[in-house]
Amino acid sequence: MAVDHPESPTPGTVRPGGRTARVRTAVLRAAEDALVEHGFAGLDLGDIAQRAEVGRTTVYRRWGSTTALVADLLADMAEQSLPRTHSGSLTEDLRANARLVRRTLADPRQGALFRAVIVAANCDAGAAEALQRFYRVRIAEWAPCVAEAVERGELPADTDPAEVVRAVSAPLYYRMFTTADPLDEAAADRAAAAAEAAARAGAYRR
Amino acid sequence: MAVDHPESPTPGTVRPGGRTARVRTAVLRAAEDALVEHGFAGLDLGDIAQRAEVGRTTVYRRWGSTTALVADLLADMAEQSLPRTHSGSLTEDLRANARLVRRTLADPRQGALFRAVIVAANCDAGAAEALQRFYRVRIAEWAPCVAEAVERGELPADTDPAEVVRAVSAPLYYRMFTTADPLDEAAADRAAAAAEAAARAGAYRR
DNA sequence: ATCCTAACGGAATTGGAGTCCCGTTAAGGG
DNA sequence: CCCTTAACGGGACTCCAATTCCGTTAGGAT
Repeated sequence: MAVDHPESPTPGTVRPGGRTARVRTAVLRAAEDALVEHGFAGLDLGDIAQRAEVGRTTVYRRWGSTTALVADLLADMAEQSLPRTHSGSLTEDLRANARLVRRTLADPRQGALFRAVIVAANCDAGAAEALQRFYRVRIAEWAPCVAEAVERGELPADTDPAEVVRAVSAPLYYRMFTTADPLDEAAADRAAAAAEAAARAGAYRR
Repeated sequence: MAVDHPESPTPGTVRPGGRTARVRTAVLRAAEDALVEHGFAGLDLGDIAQRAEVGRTTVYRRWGSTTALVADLLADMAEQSLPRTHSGSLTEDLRANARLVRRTLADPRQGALFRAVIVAANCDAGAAEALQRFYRVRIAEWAPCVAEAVERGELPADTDPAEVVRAVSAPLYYRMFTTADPLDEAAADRAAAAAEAAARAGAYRR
């Protein structure tokens, strides 16, 4: 008897053995599916628990809220970053990045997931921080393409590589949020060309 | 007695007199306040009814859901479109537009409102359509700046004016959603300069 | 191999958002 | 000015997600 178990600091951190890890991945997968199907607003922790074949209580205990669960999912997603291209041409690399982003957002599953995750980030500070971390990782992966172009003398010396990479994604996200137009490859190529032209003109100098 | 009142088609459309109009504006104001304070996720129709000093039933009857209420709010916001500038210079007009967008998103109240409204659009088809309409109005207001620049020969003849205006806003929205950095005036000016450079280079030709 | 306890799971409880009922108020036409 | 009825309002009810309780299972240390 002694003391009545006063809750461990954070469940899953003290004994992260087989079962605990199994539960975490099962729940994250289930959360992903649920987000894709119902979006963030329609998220129900009980439903996720069922999909993961895990007790409702477990989900509530380990994550507590839908936003905390999404934040954890984002941390997980950040670890699976896609490798950048190394074409040696700024034009090609930016276009490859734009097309990758376009494909991701246009894909029914991934697109829905990204929308849901961005919505979650706007509902909770923890999820927002996780989302920022995610994009920092993504941008850092591709920034070297631009940095190398700067070294080759293709772009002004004080060009901010991260800003150029963000400039490629920005119009695609903006389009997804504010219009109903499909995100086609032409839009991706336009985004890449625009970012490159602006960079060459020195619009992204620090 | 005769028939038992079988619900009017849409409340507020048959007798849009003083009281009905008063209720609508009071509820829309209250919804705006609630969105700014709690965001879309924390929206409660009961709370809005109290703020508006209106019966809960009225809000549920006339709007039914939080997303429908936000859609109506967006329709209301679209009517108060801000007039564009007429400086005669593409550079100046784009910068003025960028600064206006920046000021709107950086303002604690307006910024929170825009985030909330975009979140709502990602949770409901009706709200999404209302949001698209809103941006169509906004873009159409500023597109003539670019169209005039095309006529003056400053930009390629087949430049898509709306696309250029969207290119100004896109980086500002992207930054708001994916980073924690403050939206300063330098970011606005950079967005305007980048859009202009890309447009001059012909990146936005149809 | 055994024990201790972190972590899990089923079931009952609760709390509040959304709905319904029915009486009241005030547009708007005559 | 009066009448009809669209629209509003308070309060009771329903239903389901969030929480709590307590017994069970299994990681991992000795």
